[in-house]
Amino acid sequence: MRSYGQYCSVAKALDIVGDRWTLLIVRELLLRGACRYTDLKNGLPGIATNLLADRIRELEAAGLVRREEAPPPVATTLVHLTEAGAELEPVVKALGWWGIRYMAQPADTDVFRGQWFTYPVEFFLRDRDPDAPAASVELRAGADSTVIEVSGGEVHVRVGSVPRPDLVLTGRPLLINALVTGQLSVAEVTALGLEISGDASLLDRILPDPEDAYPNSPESELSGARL
Amino acid sequence: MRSYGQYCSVAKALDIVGDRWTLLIVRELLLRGACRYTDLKNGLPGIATNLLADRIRELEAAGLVRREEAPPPVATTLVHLTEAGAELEPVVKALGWWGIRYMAQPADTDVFRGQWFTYPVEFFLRDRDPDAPAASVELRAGADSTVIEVSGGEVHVRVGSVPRPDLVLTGRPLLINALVTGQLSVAEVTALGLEISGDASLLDRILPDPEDAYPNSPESELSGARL
DNA sequence: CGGCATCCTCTTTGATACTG
DNA sequence: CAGTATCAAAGAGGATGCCG
Repeated sequence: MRSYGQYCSVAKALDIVGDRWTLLIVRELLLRGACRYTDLKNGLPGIATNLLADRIRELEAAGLVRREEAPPPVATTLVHLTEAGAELEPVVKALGWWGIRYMAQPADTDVFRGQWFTYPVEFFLRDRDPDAPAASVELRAGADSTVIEVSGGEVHVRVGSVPRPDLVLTGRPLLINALVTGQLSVAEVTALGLEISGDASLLDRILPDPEDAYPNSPESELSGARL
Repeated sequence: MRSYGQYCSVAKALDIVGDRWTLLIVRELLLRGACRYTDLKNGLPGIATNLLADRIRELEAAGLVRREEAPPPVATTLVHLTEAGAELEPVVKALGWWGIRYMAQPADTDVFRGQWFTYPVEFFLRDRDPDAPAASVELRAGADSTVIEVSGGEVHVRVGSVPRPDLVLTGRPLLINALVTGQLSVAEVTALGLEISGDASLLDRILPDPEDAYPNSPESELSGARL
């Protein structure tokens, strides 16, 4: 990227990470940890392969990622964030928080990946019953599934699945997102087609209080979307 | 900007503000408040005029800024952030914080504007003596000057000057920045040519403790730069 | 001046095909 | 799996001109 040529730390930051796709690569590495080239490509639908290769090189040159040969059983090169790269998390989170307002109107051509539930879950879900037994929730949207582990007052997210989840939500990402962020109630998302199977009372434990819910977005806006 | 087409709030945010120059326009409006077209152009050295006009239009269409006819004596149209636009402040601040690491190695062609001292000052300076009388510090670097008002435990920054400042720092932006962020001591910046006139004891009141200082950047790195 | 619009050139991106 | 090669289209940068 051409430098802005300004002696300002915001401009300097954008000199490094302001290129198209760059912060999304960092997002993937933050959400998924070390990634193969192919993992990144899958997590960044729409990127041209040459551009991904370019960006990884640039990030490496800037000291934000490193490539390392993984030992067997992986036996391939993994890209992972350096400390400087990981320190971009507040930037990516701030963008993710600000962008929630746009999640109510997805484009019909938008694609989805399971790891993208991570920030909504981190931002909004809480374990309000720390003494209750550990529990797991599986989110199934599109081809991917995401696991939320609730235990001892903490909530953790990861991609993948779990043998016997206590609760499974299956359906459109938009509905899962609206439920997690508190924009729609359990009754509303159910009416709109979200399938809830298992221990639904777990939702009372983790869903945000009304005052912590994200404002805005009437049901009418949400029902027209494809996702 | 072409949409990333991803149902992820980070990607959605970058769909709106990920274009080149866009976040720097928001930075200027955050730092300076409502701006005329010319103010923005001056605060964004290097931007092409057509691009600035385009970006303002795009920001307006996205609902992040509004244009309003200012009453006399200004008598021109002012661009200011809407609430949604102002909510980008955490994003800009996170970038500004992350980018401080690059302030120790300015490019020889970098330009500077006084309002860009705002975030370093906000991040690092404190009023450690709230009961002391109000005081003002003027920073003079290049053509611009910036005022720091210290009073009642609070520190505020603005562009402009003040009739009789208690303390004036005059010299290279890099040295003022290094002093403010705690990367160099008063003795070091003085040796490197920063002029300090007035009540130097004010610095003890506002400069960060060593444990709050920004790490890194030996004096040797800083002395070679032009700015 | 302030606030743009136009024209032209150069760079970056996106889409696709191909390779070790 | 992990890229490179190619090429058309879009976007950015710079100069200049126009208008109240």
